[in-house]
Amino acid sequence: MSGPADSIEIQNVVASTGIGQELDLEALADDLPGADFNPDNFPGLVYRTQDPKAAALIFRSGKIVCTGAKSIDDVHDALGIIFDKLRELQIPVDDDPEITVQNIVSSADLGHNLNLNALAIGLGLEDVEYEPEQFPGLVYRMDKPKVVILLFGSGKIVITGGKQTDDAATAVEEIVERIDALGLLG
Amino acid sequence: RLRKWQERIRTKDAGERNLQFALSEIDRMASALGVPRSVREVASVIYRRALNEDLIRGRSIEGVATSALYAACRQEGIPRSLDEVAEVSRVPQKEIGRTYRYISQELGLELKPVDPKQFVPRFASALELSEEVQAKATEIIDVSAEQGLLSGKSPTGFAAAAIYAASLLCNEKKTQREVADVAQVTEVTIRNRYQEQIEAMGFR
DNA sequence: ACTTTACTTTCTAAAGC
DNA sequence: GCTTTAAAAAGTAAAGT
Repeated sequence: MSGPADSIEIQNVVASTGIGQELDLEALADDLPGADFNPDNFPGLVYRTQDPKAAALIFRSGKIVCTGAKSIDDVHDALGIIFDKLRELQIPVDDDPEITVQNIVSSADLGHNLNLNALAIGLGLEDVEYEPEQFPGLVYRMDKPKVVILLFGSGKIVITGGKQTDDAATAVEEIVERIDALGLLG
Repeated sequence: RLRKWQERIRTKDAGERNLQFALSEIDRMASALGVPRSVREVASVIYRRALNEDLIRGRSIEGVATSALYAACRQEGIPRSLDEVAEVSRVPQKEIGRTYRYISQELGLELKPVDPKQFVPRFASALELSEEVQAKATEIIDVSAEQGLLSGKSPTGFAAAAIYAASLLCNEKKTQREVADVAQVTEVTIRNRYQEQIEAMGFR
């Protein structure tokens, strides 16, 4: 039984954490090979890990944003690598910094083409943004779970804004139900 | 007392001047776009509503005025593309689109997606094409939209391709470049939409 | 005409203007 | 509001071969 729920793939996880220690980013930029730091453009230092592939924004306050990871485990692994690197540089890092998942971006396939014009009216113009002159996807804001879904003519969708692992699955279940109720699911 | 009173007059005057500026800008842009007076009036109403609902805070007067005009054109069924509106505005296209989405949402305009057919009369007459070509282009749009080809596609590109196809079918051929110029899309887009539409019509 | 690169949209945290 | 980072979707566009 392969349905839309089985096609869900996490594409990006954004998380935040902090080492509980102020940082000298100028010095860190010199000591961390591959670090990008342009304080004129952005206050954060950018550091990328290769395995798992992720990008971290490190701030003077010691707070860190990790993005680009493909799973929550990868977020922990990537941040673990960064914590170790900082410790190697004699920077005190909290023992087990709390890591908060802020956003999960997933993709899925409904398995049928969608008539976005009909869907815009059916789902309710007040909850929908569909401006094909600007972007080919229909933007649907869902309250429960609180996520934003981008729907495309191909039936492929993107779910973003979720913080729980199962938000995407719940959202897919819900959107399929609503589209089906409108008789717009192939 | 007197100071507070003068301040009130000053803000009232400033607000009045801003409103007059916005309305004159709507008028200027509407003229440049060649839209009828009724559309300018609808745009003015939308702008005043945005003003009353305090939607202008944090946004430029010109941006809201331009978006109000863009929305009014759509509401009156004679849409202009964001490209066309941006050409007569001093506000960048990206900001017009963003502001339009915001005021549209806040005022509950609930405008339906732009119908490509609404561009046909204007584009076709700019190309001096006959009523027959216009009717054919309209038919092509209806048939291909019915088959689900419209989802996600730009309305101007969709209309341009249908007009190009219709001009060929009616022996009043216009080049892809000529159609692309009036619709402000690229030849590549016309080519891509044209192929799909011809197939949907059962030609080929 | 073909490919490659890049920009449009959504989300989210971070510090500061 | 902006700045930066990542990722997917599909359309559009421009540059280079």
